[in-house]
Amino acid sequence: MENAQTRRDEIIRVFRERGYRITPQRLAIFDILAKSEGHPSAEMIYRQIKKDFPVTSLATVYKTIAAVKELGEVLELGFSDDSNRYDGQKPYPHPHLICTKCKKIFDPDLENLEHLTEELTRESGFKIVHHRIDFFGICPDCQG
Amino acid sequence: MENAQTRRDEIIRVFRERGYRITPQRLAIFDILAKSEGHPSAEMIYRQIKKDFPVTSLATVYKTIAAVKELGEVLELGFSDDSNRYDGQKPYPHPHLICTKCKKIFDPDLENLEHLTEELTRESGFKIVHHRIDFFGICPDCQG
DNA sequence: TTGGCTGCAAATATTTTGCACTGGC
DNA sequence: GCCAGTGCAAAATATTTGCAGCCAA
Repeated sequence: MENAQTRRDEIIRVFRERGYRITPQRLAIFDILAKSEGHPSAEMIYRQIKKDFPVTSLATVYKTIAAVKELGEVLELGFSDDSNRYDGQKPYPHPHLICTKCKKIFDPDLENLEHLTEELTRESGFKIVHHRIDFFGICPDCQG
Repeated sequence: MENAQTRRDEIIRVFRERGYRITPQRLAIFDILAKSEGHPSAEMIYRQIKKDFPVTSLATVYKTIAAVKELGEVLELGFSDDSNRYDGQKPYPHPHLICTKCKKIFDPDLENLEHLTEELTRESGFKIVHHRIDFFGICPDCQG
């Protein structure tokens, strides 16, 4: 969590660079995205922000996320049967480990992923641009 | 494609086994799912079926897909920003290779996937149940 | 000062559901 | 003949958009 502050500042920097305005609502969203504890959904970000800014709209949350996404500073994890989740701490593609019981999303380190991508490029002839890798299961805490 | 017939018969068998009725609409949907050429969406299946059964509803397509899914005979690939795609030929989780240009979806064979899952189970303590692995890129045909 | 940002409400898109009628078994 | 399956339309869900007023730069 020590780089949450750094991430927030980086997002602010990129926004300024593009001439986008910094508003209190946006700052609040940046804060949450920089931490991305548990990989929040737009709705979760909205509820979190309402604590400090009672008058805020979900539309603004979505619009801000869209802007952050456009600048490549957040990774969107879309789920067809649920709301999208966001990761503003590691805004680049990486594997996720999702507990289907408590809904928490974890970031495992997988050394073998590189081999997999290599194998794929070699055998398919595709020019791989990005990926989406999710493993679903029960986390240690929920196995009791 | 030689096992499309076999897949269709298997789906019919499972439906009968569960006491589900076999209707012309369902047979038409089974046919398309058994082939799953290009991994069709509900809408694509619907349009395909309309050729032979002009009076058919999209709701029936969705309801039938739901039933096939419930019986574990089709894999649903949900995309948050697009319609779901289906694979009734290989109804179990497997990696996909998606061309972002022509939208075709391929099924690569990846030997290293097993190692990845092992590594993950070992290091996370999760009980992995299923996965969703998509690689996005440009296919050989679209690279010209 | 001013045009981008906000909040509200309405629109969109995909999938699901309620219900009366129909047809598979 | 019975009741699951069908088609239609309306509902549900998540996200996007139009617009009038506001405020960051």
